[in-house]
Amino acid sequence: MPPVPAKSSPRSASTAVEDYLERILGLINTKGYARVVDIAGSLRISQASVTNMIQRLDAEGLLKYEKYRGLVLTTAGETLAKNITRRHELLTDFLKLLGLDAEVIYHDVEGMEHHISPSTLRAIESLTAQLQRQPALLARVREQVT
Amino acid sequence: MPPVPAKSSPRSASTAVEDYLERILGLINTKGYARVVDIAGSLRISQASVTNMIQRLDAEGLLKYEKYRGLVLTTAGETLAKNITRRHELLTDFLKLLGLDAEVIYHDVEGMEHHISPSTLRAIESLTAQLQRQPALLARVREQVT
DNA sequence: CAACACACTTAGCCCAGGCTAATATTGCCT
DNA sequence: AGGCAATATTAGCCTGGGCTAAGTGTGTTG
Ligand SMILES: [Mn+2]
Ligand SMILES: [Mn+2]
Ligand SMILES: [Mn+2]
Ligand SMILES: [Mn+2]
Repeated sequence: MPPVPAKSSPRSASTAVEDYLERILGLINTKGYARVVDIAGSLRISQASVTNMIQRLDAEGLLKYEKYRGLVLTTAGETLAKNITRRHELLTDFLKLLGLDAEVIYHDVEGMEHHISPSTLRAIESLTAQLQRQPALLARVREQVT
Repeated sequence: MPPVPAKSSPRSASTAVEDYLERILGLINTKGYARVVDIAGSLRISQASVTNMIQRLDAEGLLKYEKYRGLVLTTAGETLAKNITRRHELLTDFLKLLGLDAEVIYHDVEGMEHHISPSTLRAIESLTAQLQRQPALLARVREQVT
């Protein structure tokens, strides 16, 4: 058991930031916009906290915000948002294949998605594709799970 | 995209608590004991922070601590420690199968391990066993990854 | 048995990311 | 236009989990 590696550069975005961006993009894609009240309701966080975070994301250049008016993602913000969304979707597809319960999948994915490196993502992506051709193998897995 | 589910009961242990317990058990298993200075060095955290956390874990009944003397895990603490260790090992085995780099595996596992429900654990366990019988499939996955 | 190094604890601080209560702005409806 | 409900912001607070600096124990060794 080697020691934890020295922590490198502060890593891209915190899990909170990723969760906000993911929600904001989701809201924009389904309603056309993302207001403070929508984000708060959707994330089950107080409006005050959302306002706070939005101002931070604006300061960090991930979105453009005009007080009382609304927000749009910047290119940087949209890139991050699409990125976390991909991780979420891919993990969900993978766990669905294993026959897990939807609530369990959601819970686990919402946590795991923040810790998947690009190469791990590619590996699971590839594995998912391969597994789709293996119904017998999947059946055996699902049997164990239930 | 449904809203985040209402947060249920505060869930067992925080990721920090799990990481401490995992390390403590690891140290006990390899050196026979876990002192503040060992935990701090191994986790790359200051001794002061370790003392602090250890006192919390004592208060929560996860270990018994005597100031300046040492600590032992309680049954509850040992159970949690073995549990997180199992998740760590299983995830590591799984990702190894996919041909990922050891550092990447360590990094990702260290984060993901805190977000794996029991049923997801069983599913990945079963999948890992099945995949071991599928060298051709694994070869195709590894090809994509590298 | 004294002194010193090392281990440990305490005190006081910081930041992320939540919260509530109070206040401000908007926009719609009469 | 004026008023009201909904929305948003600000102020002030809290907890978890880090940190450093300063002080306290302990055990080895001359
Ligand atoms: Mn998430
Ligand atoms: Mn997600
Ligand atoms: Mn961990
Ligand atoms: Mn671990």
